[in-house]
Amino acid sequence: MEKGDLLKNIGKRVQEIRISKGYSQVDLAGKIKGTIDTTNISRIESGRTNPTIYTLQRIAEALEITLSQLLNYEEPSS
Amino acid sequence: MEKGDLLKNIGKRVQEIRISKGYSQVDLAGKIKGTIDTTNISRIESGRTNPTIYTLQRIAEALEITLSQLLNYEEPSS
DNA sequence: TTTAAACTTGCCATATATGGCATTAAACAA
DNA sequence: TTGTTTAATGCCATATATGGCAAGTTTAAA
Repeated sequence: MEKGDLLKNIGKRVQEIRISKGYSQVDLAGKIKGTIDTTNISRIESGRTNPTIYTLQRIAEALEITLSQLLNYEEPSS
Repeated sequence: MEKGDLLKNIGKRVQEIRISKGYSQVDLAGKIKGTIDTTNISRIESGRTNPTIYTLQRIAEALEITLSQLLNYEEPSS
């Protein structure tokens, strides 16, 4: 898969799950361990940055799913 | 999960799968789309770096598994 | 032992992820 | 309308991921 498509897919998935849980980007940032800027969440959701695995892991944790589930956008989720 | 543990777990998983397929680090680097240095593969396998998702996706592709499968180290793989 | 392959690690340069702030815009409510 | 919330984006500074090379180490085979 192309890099751009990968990043867009992941971004969409983060946004979908965040919204399904009723969180704003500010809410999500507040739930994340350590510090994360809403600017960065916005960049990730729009596929404009290539996040590190640790950043994605903290996002997954805040969304109460596993990293594997967060990245499981290509196949049925179970 | 702590950052250090996360990176070590992912590194071990990459190494396990790479070895199970009979690849050396040089072999793996050669199978990866674009360029990746064996130095970087070594750093990832030992948990000394915090790789970007695109780097991990290219590694997963070269290992013929999905990203989700690569990061699915906490649960049974299928 | 010697030799070679495989891997690690230290260093440097470059690219970029991230934090942080300000601005802009859109959506929505009062 | 005005004010608030939400999100996107441009900019800057810092931290670090990555590529690349060299040197060192480990492993294994001859």
